Amino acid sequence: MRARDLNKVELVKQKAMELLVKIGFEGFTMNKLAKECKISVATLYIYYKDKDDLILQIAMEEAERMSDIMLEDFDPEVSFEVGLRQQWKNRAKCMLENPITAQFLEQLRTSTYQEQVYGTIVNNFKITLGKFMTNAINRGEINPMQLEVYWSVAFAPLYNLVRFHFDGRSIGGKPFILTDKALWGTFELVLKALKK
Amino acid sequence: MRARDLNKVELVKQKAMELLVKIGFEGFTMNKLAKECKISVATLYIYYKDKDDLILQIAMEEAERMSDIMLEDFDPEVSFEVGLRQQWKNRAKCMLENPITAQFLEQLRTSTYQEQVYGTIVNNFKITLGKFMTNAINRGEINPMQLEVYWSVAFAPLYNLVRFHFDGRSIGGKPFILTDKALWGTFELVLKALKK
DNA sequence: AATATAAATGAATATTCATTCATTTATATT
DNA sequence: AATATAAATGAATGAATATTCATTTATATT
Repeated sequence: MRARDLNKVELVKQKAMELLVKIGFEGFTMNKLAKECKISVATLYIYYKDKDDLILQIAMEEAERMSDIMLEDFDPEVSFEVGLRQQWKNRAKCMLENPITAQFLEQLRTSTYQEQVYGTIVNNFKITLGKFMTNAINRGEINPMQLEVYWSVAFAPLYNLVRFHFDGRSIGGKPFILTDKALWGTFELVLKALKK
Repeated sequence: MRARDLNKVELVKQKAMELLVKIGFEGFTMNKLAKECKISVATLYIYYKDKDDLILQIAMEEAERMSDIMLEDFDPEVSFEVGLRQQWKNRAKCMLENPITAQFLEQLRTSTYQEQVYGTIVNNFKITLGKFMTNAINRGEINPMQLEVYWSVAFAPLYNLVRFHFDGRSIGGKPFILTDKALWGTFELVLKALKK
């Protein structure tokens, strides 16, 4: 029995995400992916049933991996400020250390694959974060508000900074680099918005 | 001379955006678009040079139209709070009244078309907003910070709420509707974050 | 070392898709 | 009303693209 080459499987996954981020869904094909990996297209069909399956499986695995990283060292029982700071730390680290995956998952959000990925995997993630927020409200650390409002104020600025960082191109002319100073400066603003 | 049917041209534009939002770049084809419009594919090639041209032209027109709406009644010389409030009003109205266009333009952001659209059209928009922010800093209404930080805190929460609204699916189980209460409640939080 | 088994492949195949073409149709101008 | 002109069309055409297949290759097990 010949064993499947796990390095090759991993290569396919990496190159698939890279290619999708680089040329978008509108340009992505199985043949291009095979060429990029320097393997036969047929091999892709040993690993995956078809193109949809390839994209979906990779998306699921990566979404799960990323949400695990984002929950590392996170305890929904800690104080609001400590917990939120930990979340910013985890999420920034996670996205900056996994730029391709982060951009790939971002891209999925406006595709037909979104539903299946976000519907299943990200649930545990949502539950933990929901508990954290409910705690903060019950303890009177923040004012009661809808989860969506909270989420939008607490995290959207972070995701947006990361996007600026990846895009390179920014509002002014010069490329934007997300420094620790900018990241934690923004965090303080967000904290000010949410704390009573 | 037979005149071009302008209703048909408009129909093509609408259906193109609808279809792209519905089935993503990965599923969008010229034949599907023609069928959706109940016209011949060949007609599409009278209006547009090719598929890329179709997507790009529609994107450019809509991006310009939307950014005009967002600058209506906006004066970069007014106070920070008044100006920011006006921006939230304009942008929320614009996106909620043009849901398809808003989602279509959002989708472009992670495609290869992004660069051309955002590079050219949105410039005037950026200049006006840049001036507004510089004014606010010079007057001492907000602390000096990078444009990207400012933008991320000032607007990312709004865009995120709108996205929740469009997605229907939210963090909890029940669909999220962006009410005036949620919108302006969030605005107050953002204001608190940015004001000295 | 021989065997069996699945991996991996290069070259098809079949399908989908973008684009074109030969005609027909509508209408503005005369 | 006749003419000219571009719009609009249905049916191709050819190029991409997804997927399969007949072989070959590597390796775990015997």
